[in-house]
Amino acid sequence: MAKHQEIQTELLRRVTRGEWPPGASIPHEAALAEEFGVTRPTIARALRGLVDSGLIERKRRAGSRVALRQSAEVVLRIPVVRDEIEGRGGRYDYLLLDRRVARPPAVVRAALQLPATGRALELRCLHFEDGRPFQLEHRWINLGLLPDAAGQDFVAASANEWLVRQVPYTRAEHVLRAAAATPLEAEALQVDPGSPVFLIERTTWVDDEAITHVRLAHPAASFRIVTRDGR
Amino acid sequence: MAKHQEIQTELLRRVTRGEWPPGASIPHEAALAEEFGVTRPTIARALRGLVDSGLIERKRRAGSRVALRQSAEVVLRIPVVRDEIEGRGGRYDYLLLDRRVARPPAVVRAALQLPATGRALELRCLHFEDGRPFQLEHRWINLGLLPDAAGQDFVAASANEWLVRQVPYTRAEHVLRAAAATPLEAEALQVDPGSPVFLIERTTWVDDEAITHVRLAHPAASFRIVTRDGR
DNA sequence: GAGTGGTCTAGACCACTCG
DNA sequence: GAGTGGTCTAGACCACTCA
Repeated sequence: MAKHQEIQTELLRRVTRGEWPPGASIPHEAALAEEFGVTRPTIARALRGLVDSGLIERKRRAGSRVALRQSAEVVLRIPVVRDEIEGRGGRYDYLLLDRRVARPPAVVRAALQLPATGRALELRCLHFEDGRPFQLEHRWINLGLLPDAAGQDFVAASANEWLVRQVPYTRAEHVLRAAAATPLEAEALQVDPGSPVFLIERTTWVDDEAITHVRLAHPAASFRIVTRDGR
Repeated sequence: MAKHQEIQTELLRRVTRGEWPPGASIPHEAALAEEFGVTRPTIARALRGLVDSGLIERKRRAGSRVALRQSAEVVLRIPVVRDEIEGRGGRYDYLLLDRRVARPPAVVRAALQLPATGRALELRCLHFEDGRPFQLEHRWINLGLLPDAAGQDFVAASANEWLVRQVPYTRAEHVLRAAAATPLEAEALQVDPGSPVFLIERTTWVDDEAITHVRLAHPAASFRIVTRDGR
């Protein structure tokens, strides 16, 4: 094992064993370098991983401390519906419900940064797992950025699969929330109106131009997101 | 900005803009070092972040390639309720509802890795924003690992604030989902029974021992999670 | 065998921030 | 002002793996 890795493991052990409790300051780099018989950059590298994972906080002049961790940043996989379903051995089906060019509602217009009179390509489609509705997708595509989208019928392949081949996005924003199913969602997802759904709203941009905004609704009973583990 | 960071950003741009498409091989370290006018360790550091995030794959002798499977991972912050509320200028209040030692249900017992007869400290408390219920917390604390918890009353300070001073966690798992409010949740949160709630279930460990399992329920109407920027 | 990545050293300069 | 972390260089050796 690499030295920096061995040192990181040992430092982690000292923290988890309570040798360095939360809030305690730990020796500075020079002292650790001497203790472990390595140079300072090697110690810095060992500490970097602990800082990135939020276990240790460092400040110039003030030194390094074991963090009092109230919260942490966690990494989530926002699943691609087809991969998710096929990944657990399910049968995936796709159905285009609706496709037209229209004026998006204000919320979507803002997300896509369209003018008040702007129009966009609106798509609704359903994704099935083993024949049961799994996800209702309601998407708006910015035709100003992707005029070719108007020529696609999106019957055989979903918009997402087409989009990823057209433009790599440079930025994405996700909003996760719960809501009561709208009548339209309830019908499509075959759940009772007002029953809970899990919503993922994603907007993607290339540089500062919005490509698409999509609302993904899942029946609450059959959907959850689990964090990938920190290490 | 640090050189390695600038270089990483530029390399990321080349990948996301399609200059280096998935599967393409990218110049080796020595070539990049010459191009950017830095030494090889600096290039290595810039690439390390891209490798860690799964964007690039590297093999000795074979060189570096843009990964074929682009993982759609996003980073988000699981907020700390008090920070979140006070951060947007709201008034935060806290109320302990219930506190006892009990046998947890099977789901929690599994999360805490307790034997069938195991007991744990059970807490229920409410967090308010401007006097309105914002989050219902239902927590189980592993007394085997934290016997001192039995001596805390958790009236003035929430369990979370006490816990972070006791032991730093080394691993956490979060499950995010939507559900219909249980009668108990509906009453505490002052919403209609069956109305949607957003649930965060978190288990934290130190090494391989579970510290605590907590279920945080939010009224759907007043809660959402937004991703921190793409990278 | 040779080319590539993986790592480490020794030294250096700088930036930040606390006292 | 001084102590700490943050970073970079120049060079080196090694490990792995492909041809």
